[in-house]
Amino acid sequence: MTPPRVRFAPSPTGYLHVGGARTALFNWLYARHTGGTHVLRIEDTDRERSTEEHTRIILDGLTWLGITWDEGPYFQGEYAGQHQADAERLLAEGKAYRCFCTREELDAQRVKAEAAGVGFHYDRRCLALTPSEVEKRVRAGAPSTIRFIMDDREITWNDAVHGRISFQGRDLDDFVILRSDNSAIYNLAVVSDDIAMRITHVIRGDDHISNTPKQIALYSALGHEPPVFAHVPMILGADGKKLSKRHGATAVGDYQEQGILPAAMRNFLALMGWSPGGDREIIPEDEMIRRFTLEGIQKKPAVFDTTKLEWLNGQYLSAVPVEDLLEPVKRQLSLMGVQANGDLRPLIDSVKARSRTILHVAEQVATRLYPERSKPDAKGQALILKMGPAFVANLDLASTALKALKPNEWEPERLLTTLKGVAEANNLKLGDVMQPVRVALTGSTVSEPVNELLFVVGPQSSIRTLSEKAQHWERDKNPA
RNA sequence: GGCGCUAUCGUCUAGGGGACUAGGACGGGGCCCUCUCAAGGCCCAAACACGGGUUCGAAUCCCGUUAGCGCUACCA
Repeated sequence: MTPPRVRFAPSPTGYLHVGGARTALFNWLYARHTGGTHVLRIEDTDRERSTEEHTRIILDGLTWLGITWDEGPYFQGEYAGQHQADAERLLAEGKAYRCFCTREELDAQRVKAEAAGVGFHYDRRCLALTPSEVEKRVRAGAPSTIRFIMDDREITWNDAVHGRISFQGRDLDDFVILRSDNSAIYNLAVVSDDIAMRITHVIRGDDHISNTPKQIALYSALGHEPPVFAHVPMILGADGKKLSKRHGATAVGDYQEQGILPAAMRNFLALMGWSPGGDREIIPEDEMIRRFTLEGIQKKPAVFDTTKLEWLNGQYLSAVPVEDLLEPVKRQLSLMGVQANGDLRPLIDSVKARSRTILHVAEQVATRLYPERSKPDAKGQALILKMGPAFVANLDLASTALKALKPNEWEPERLLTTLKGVAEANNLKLGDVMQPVRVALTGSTVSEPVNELLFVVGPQSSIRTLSEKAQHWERDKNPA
């Protein structure tokens, strides 16, 4: 069997939607699993809405996700000649006809049909035109479209995800294939291109199911075997409606900005509507490729759950080597306007286990870089109030003990014993010493273990910040 | 309205006629660990839409109902 050829065919009329990204992912996975070819085709036939900017964003998004293509990007606009030739061939062979009905006439019929509560069907009035009449109108310069003749036969196919699907030809319209400006309508363009590109498997969204019988009819009229179709289910918002702008972030770029790792996004997207079977959740790329099949694709739509995405991202964050996080964190810091000199790796390492996104990591790194800038958050303030004078007193005790440490003694083990010593000597619970230090340094009641925190912040910065804050809070009796 | 697709915990899903007392994961609740929070470990609550068949036996197969979604353009 020859290796499959699949394609991802976005239209550059908007950003790379997560649904589109998942379709691309499935195409890519299928190509890699089977040793086939992944073709990228930009469907830019809608001149009104297509932009180069959108094309670039889509390409960037795919690249970010690690989805590659072996051929293309092709631009559908470049194949207009072939589309037109195919339409005219169908016309010449009597499988299509010229239609002179204007948009206004058609709209009027449609409105009338809807008012009557019946589905609109083109009434084929132009099919009745004699060849000489057609000739006459064309010569007179009357604009016309080309309509494809749908016959009444049943059209069925064996969908790779849904199984057998069938439509009755009589329920389908004689649809337009070529506009009056000689540009192709989507259904013709797709079929024409898929034939030209020798596509064997069409993996695309569920919303194309109703286009499929038309396309199969076109394949047959053009004398080609249709490809295998695999219609993957939609992605929905939390309210069960098709995922859209009002659900919040829907573009892949949004998640990149929110600090999601591409590997996590890819893993999450793969699990939306596909399952390898069994209990696997975190699936490395090579395993994903090895286990991917069209049969494993779910029939029902999936709700996009950002909470689970963030959990997954957190898992990747803890597993990924610090080196891989260095660049994204630096990028984020500069976006935040935070100067970051020196080796960030120890900081990232000490903070990443507690983070769900790169954004969290960067924020915490910034705090450790400049602890003096931190302000107590709500829980930090609550702690200050609760402890009262003990807060500053304990801070002083810790501060004094830490100052006595020699520079070479500033390491996690020694820091821990020092603080434990402070607690014991003053008959305090360890937490009563640790928490004020933590809040002074980070503003938060949550962080890595305090001895590690002190270690990564370093002696000068720690001690300076501790005494500054102690003084500040001493003077200002109501710091919260 | 017509046509089509779909239906397992709140969410993502496992399940392919007996292995189902329906499994896992997120989220929720509890406990352990602990200087805090994550992580990790243990435990709890939580689902086969409904009605008919077929069968000795149905979450699994068939039919219907209901609900949701999609399409119904000289958009893609």
